[in-house]
Amino acid sequence: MVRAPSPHRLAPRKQAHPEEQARFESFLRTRQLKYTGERRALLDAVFASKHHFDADSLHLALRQKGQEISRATVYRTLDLLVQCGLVRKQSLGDQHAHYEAVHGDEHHDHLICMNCNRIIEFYRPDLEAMQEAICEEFEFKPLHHSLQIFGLCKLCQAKGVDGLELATRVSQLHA
Amino acid sequence: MVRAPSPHRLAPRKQAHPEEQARFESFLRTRQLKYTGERRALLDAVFASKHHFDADSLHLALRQKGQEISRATVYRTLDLLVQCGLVRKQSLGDQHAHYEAVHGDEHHDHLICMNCNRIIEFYRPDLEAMQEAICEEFEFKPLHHSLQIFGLCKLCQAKGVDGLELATRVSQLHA
DNA sequence: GTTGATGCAAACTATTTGCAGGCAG
DNA sequence: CTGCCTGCAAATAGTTTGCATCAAC
Repeated sequence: MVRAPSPHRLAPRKQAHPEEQARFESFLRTRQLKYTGERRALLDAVFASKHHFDADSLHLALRQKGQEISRATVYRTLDLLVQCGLVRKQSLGDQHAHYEAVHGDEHHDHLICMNCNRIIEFYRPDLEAMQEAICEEFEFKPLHHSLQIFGLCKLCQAKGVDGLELATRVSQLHA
Repeated sequence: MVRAPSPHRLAPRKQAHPEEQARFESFLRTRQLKYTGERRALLDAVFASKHHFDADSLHLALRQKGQEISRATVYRTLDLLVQCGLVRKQSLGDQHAHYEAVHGDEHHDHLICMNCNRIIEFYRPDLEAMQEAICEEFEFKPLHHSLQIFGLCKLCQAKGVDGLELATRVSQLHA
């Protein structure tokens, strides 16, 4: 099934994600947990995927790479990765959780197209600052936040998708 | 149980929520749906509750008022109210949906205390404006949005609740 | 009278958990 | 070896749905 890898090419960082792996290992060690093959595979798969994913598609992706890992373990490991701060868990209007790998300290919010389901990520320091200001005003100590804007992306507007038609679905959103 | 109402005082809008009721009725009529006793009771209960609630507590509240309405009907009717725009459905970090009555066109965002679960609502036009600006930049047509800031409220900070202790739970958030 | 609504229980989806055997440290 | 880990299947939680009966128009 798999083409034999060219032995001539330099192995481009064979160790999939060394930094994340190190962080996960140390996280596990401090809790006397074990770095098993399944956990390694999960970590790799998570950091291989560029954007949002859900538990099921991750499970499927692993299976397609020949990694047989049970759903239960997928959930359990995702949980560890979340606790460890390597993964973020979010609700994006669906009835199931979405996850995304955290690269560095980067944070972003989402524009979600209600027609094609495309998710556009953005980060605006001034928006973050304004949120900080609001929290100060309420003497509220923020630890985390989540902003999602639902609507129509440029392409879907061009396609002439009817905003009103979607208006009904807007209110149905579970977010 | 109920004190006899003073007959001298002007009946302060006896019809629980006339505007909302009218809107719901017309919504139903245009779809050839029926305005049943259950739907009326649900509508009343929803607009009686000041803030956020979930399907189950609504069901319970009705039951305690002597209204026996099945869970299925609660869900079905909430759905109608949402479609009709009288109720908003949201995910506030829990695994179940939250709902809130929509009063007029008012919109607000949430500060959610991770210790006592208190929900503080706020509305900031400048924040909304900034979001609009971001959407324009991406040529994205916003139809709806949701901002939740998780953290510690003033009181819980004073109580000396440990932010770090919560840091773990932060990442667990399903939002 | 029609047609849609309700309650019940069963079905479903996403996720969690108990347990017996397996593997990392 | 010891204790954590895994897969499995059963358990949960929240929500949805099929169906026979009932009520609104």
